[in-house]
Amino acid sequence: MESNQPLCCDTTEIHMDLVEQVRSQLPQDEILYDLAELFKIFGDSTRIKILYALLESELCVCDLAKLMEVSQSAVSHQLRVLKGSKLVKFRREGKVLYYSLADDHVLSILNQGMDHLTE
Amino acid sequence: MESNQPLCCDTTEIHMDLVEQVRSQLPQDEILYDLAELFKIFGDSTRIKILYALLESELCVCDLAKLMEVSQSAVSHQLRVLKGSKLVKFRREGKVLYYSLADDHVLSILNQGMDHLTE
DNA sequence: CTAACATATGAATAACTGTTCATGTGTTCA
DNA sequence: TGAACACATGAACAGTTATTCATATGTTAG
Repeated sequence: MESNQPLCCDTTEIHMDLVEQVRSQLPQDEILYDLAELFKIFGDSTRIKILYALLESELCVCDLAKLMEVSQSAVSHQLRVLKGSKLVKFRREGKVLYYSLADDHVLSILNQGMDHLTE
Repeated sequence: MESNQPLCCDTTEIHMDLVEQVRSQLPQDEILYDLAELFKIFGDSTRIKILYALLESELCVCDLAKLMEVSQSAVSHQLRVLKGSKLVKFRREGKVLYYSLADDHVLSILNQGMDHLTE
């Protein structure tokens, strides 16, 4: 039994040159990490719904809360995340904060995702 | 003190008509949920890295493990997820499974994300 | 058939994430 | 100045997720 545990491809080193070549083409780890962080934002249905709503119109926090039937606090927490990634912006009018999409990359990203689903 | 806790916009109902109109434009909840699930896949740096690697070349599991310096098991688990979302496919050659991207939506989605980061 | 090996997978654990609850902040109006 | 309100935020809790470890599966060579 005495397993000397061949971790993976220990003997053959199947495609070591290819591995090196591909490695040299990869974006830096930090960039990949940031990219994952960005997609993580889209990976929550509450946030997706907020984004789709803002695609239609600028809305205030309580509009969003009503629209989505979740608490004001939950919406506010998520808007904070979206703000942090520069996906939404807001303007103040008295007590009310009106949120809107920061740019139209949001739409592009959402559309690409939809394309993959509906084919 | 006796808070009757005005949940949110209780009195004014600021933009109730607008809320209804926006609601009617939103995709179905189930679609939004599926879309979030898809983006969740992209929201992990291990999986992002796998996808970028496969963008360069078809690779076997242990190539990927070496390339990314993670365990074979971790790669295998993630490939399972990617397979489940039809983002990668594979072909068998003897004992070795070669993975590749399922289609070029993957590239489109990654590129849109990159665009948002690098502007 | 059996040993070797590439890969898959189930269980367990640690880290992370989203919501709720309670409360704080900033603005308006009287 | 103080009450009312829209919104933000910190702490806590529950649910989710990625990795590791151990082991199982499926294929090849002898």
